[in-house]
Amino acid sequence: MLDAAVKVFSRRGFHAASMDEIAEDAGISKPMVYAYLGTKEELFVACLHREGTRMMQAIAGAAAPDLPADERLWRGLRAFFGFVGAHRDGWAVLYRQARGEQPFAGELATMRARLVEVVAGMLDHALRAEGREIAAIDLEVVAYALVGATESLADWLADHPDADPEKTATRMMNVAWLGAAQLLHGVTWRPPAD
Amino acid sequence: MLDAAVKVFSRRGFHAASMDEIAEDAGISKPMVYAYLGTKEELFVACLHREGTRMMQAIAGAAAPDLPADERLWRGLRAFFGFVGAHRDGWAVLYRQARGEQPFAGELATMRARLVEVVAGMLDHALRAEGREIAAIDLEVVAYALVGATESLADWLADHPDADPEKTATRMMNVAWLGAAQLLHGVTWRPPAD
DNA sequence: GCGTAACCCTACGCACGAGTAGGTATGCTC
DNA sequence: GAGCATACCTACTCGTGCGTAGGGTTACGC
Repeated sequence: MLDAAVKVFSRRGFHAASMDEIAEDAGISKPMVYAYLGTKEELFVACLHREGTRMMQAIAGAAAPDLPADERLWRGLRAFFGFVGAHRDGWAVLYRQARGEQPFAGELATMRARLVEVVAGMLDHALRAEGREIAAIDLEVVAYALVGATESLADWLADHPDADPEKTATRMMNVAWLGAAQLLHGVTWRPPAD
Repeated sequence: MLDAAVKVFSRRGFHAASMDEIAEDAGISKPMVYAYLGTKEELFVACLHREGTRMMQAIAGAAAPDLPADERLWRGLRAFFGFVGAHRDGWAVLYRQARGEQPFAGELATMRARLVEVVAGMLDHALRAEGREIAAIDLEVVAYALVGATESLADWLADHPDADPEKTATRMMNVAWLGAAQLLHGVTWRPPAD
């Protein structure tokens, strides 16, 4: 039943999706949807939660914390793109729909913040291993950029059904890790004085 | 008047925004909004177009095509983050709202594709200058990732009113250019064989 | 056979908001 | 000052869709 909701929400968006359509798609009648899952808002939150936790679990399950940073990043990315490839509708709900709708944006932002924190922690760990340190805010921003780049590629993947998730993950590593590794080695870019 | 519309759309989203509220915020009555700008949908498209072209102009004006790639990237990024910092509402409409709403997503995707193409062109140009070449699709994906990372940081900026756009642009360069420069020099990352 | 309980449906009330009809004030022409 | 045009408003219609009331059907106990 949640599957039907996710499907409809992903295609129509929260407001444009009608409970009638969701009910019809699920093969039951509207009062049943209300009986089992409450109001439209609660239904959407339920979708959000399910897809969100599924995704986080997929990533956490793949990126064991005792691996070296590049290995963790690679596995996490692979799991993430794999998830998006297999749950395109769920991803669309999370990324495209929930973002703009006021009541849910916070919910999503929290989840995203957790992800950013994990990435930032990974970078920090790797940095300390190299005997370096960066201001926490810089780390957070870099992590933010990496997460954003990844989400963007995921979106690209969602729109290209025949693309290979694994290959996309490799491409992402090429952009992300090469840059991050430079940073870890103390190489930085400075603006030209103009 | 468009300012009022952008403001309301950015806070509420397309569906939740009421024409009454937009009219009130603009200091006029609803029939006037209809007289000047047509239906709600047309109004939204008008907002989208204005903010979109403003943004593209800001970027295009800063990143002259005869500069070296890193300089172009830097100036483009600076202009972009400057724009977002100055038009947070407009950015929210473009990035958070228009994306999920079916009738407008295409419009936006086109604009985004232009941006990706510009970035990809830039990378390609720099690559040829180094005597190298990469498959077009790889270039596009890398460009996509860079644009995504930038958008993500822009979003971060929009949520942190006291953050400095220029500094954010510098941070973005650190992530993007260091990685891209590696790629340009032929360094690539390969997945471990497991 | 009749009560009853679990289950699910059709069909509705009601609120909200897009778009409009018709009226009012202000200024301009002759 | 009468006629007219422009600019704007208040107050309405009407469609849409959320949430629910009340009724039908099946299965089981007695």
